[in-house]
Amino acid sequence: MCTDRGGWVEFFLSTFRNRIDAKGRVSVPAPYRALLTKKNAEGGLIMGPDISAPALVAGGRDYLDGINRRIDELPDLHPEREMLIDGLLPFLNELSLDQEGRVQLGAQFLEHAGLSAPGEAVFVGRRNSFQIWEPKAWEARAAEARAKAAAYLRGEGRS
Amino acid sequence: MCTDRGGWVEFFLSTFRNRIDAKGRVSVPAPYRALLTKKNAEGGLIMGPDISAPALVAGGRDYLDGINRRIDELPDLHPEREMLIDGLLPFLNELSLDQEGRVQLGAQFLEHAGLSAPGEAVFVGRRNSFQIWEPKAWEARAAEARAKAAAYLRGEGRS
DNA sequence: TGGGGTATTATGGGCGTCAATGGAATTAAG
DNA sequence: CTTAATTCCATTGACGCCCATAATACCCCA
Repeated sequence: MCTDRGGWVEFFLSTFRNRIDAKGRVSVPAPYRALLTKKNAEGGLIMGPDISAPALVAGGRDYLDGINRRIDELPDLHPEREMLIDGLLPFLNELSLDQEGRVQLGAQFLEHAGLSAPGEAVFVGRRNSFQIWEPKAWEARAAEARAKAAAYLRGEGRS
Repeated sequence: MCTDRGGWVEFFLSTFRNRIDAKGRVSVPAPYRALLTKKNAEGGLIMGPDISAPALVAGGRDYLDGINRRIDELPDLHPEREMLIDGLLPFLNELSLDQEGRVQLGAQFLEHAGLSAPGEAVFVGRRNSFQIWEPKAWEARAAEARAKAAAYLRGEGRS
């Protein structure tokens, strides 16, 4: 594999399984860290629960901008705008890595993703963001996604 | 490598649960304080009851501008404009923190948000403002907001 | 091509700092 | 003079920082 750091470090790819220690800390896979520092320089990193899956999402400024764009489609003080804000922003945290490259997962995050400390977590690369899953939950999700993606690419419609 | 602590916090995010002492004082979460001093330099800080929720709102000049934008949609002397002004502006106070970074919540504010002293309060980050909620009330609001936000983002529920 | 050496990563635990909180002291007000 | 409000100080407890170790991957050289 290409040892040249900075080659494929353009997207979050592959999956990694790491250990969560008793304090709720997990090492972010080294390949992701390089990309994270790059994204951090572009305006910070955030992390939050995935709104439609039992997983956590981490991304850079581009991820946050996507959320802000949806909010700004609606006028100030509009009920739906307030709903979007309340449903998303309060659950986002600034993502900060300790000196060893670990994230600290709070109780709320652990619960949302069905994770436990101590325990294990799977990092899933998703291009310009990555997710953190409970291993078994990811296994199920991965199997489903692979099957459906294959069917879609064969030209079959979705259900 | 670590994400420069206290640095990029450009928005109010996350939630924090703090204690209200017998005198009605609450510590503003440290991450918010940094942002508040920055916003204070840009034109002052305000705080008041939320008009559409049992909570308190605090924000900087940009938050006030959002309200002003909404008011300015209506022509001068228009009855609804007057109504908006009277319903929002008279209840706003200047937000001031004591030396330890605490706000003093008066009886009116406590009552409006259903808070008690001593007791507990939840700080809710909402981008360029934050709210203060009674814990149980926020829990309910959060659950509703998350469900509706998820539905909205799936493309449902455009009203 | 295999083996040993080296560097980087992953993991665990202990220590220190700062934030959060409670109470006392000082000032202002009635 | 009494009462209330604001400022100041002290304690606590959590979180982030730093170390030390273990495991892995990588590289160089025989």
